[in-house]
Amino acid sequence: MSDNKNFKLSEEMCYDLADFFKNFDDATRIRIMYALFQKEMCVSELVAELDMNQSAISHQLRVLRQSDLVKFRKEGKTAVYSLDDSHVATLLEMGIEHIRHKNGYEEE
Amino acid sequence: MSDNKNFKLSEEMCYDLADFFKNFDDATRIRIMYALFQKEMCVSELVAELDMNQSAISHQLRVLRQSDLVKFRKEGKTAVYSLDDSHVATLLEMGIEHIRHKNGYEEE
DNA sequence: TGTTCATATGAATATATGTACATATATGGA
DNA sequence: TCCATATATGTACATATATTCATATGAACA
Repeated sequence: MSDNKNFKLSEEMCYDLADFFKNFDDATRIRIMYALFQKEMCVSELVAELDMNQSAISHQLRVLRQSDLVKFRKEGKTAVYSLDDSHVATLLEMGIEHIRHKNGYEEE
Repeated sequence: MSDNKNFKLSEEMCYDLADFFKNFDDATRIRIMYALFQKEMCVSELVAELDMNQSAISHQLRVLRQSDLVKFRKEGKTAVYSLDDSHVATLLEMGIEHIRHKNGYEEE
């Protein structure tokens, strides 16, 4: 697209794009994706890592699943989640890059 | 970050990241950014292009301005807006790439 | 100065959504 | 079978937010 300013972006596609980016508009979901970027984790590990209600985590995992951003496999009673999109890290990076300049995180 | 899984993402930073991505979670804002990606436009041009209420456009432009995603200059009575972030196009591209596979836009 | 045009903004409203609580489902073991 | 553990899900509620309407601001010009 950066090579082709005539690329057509339909209105329907804009709604789908917005839905996709909704996955990243919440700090909890970002923390989940970041945690899974480090290593795959089961739900209770995420609950401990983020120090949040198990129900809240499960609800957010469902959101991410429905957008195919995370996948999981069952291992006995536990569900092991991992990232399911190679772009996630790059997207987060670009966001970080942007707010670096704006919010001043360079000093750390 | 994709090279360094030990990169530390603080909780505060996650909130800032979420705030940044909120800019992309709405179809109107995506349409505005996409329009400005083609060429700079004044508010009334955007109103015509998106066929939306002038107030709605102005409100969304303010949101995008506050995140430094668009900039504008005054020319007499009109305000000419343009993109103010080199990552916008790439971010949209990656979103498109993702939903291409998921929602099936490849046939166009 | 008064009028028109372009844009911005405050308030109100409707809708979307994140979280907690309660409960359901499913697996493994005694 | 009974119980404990892990996870999922329906509901309710509080909060966030996109849009519209009304109005304000400010520039150009008669």
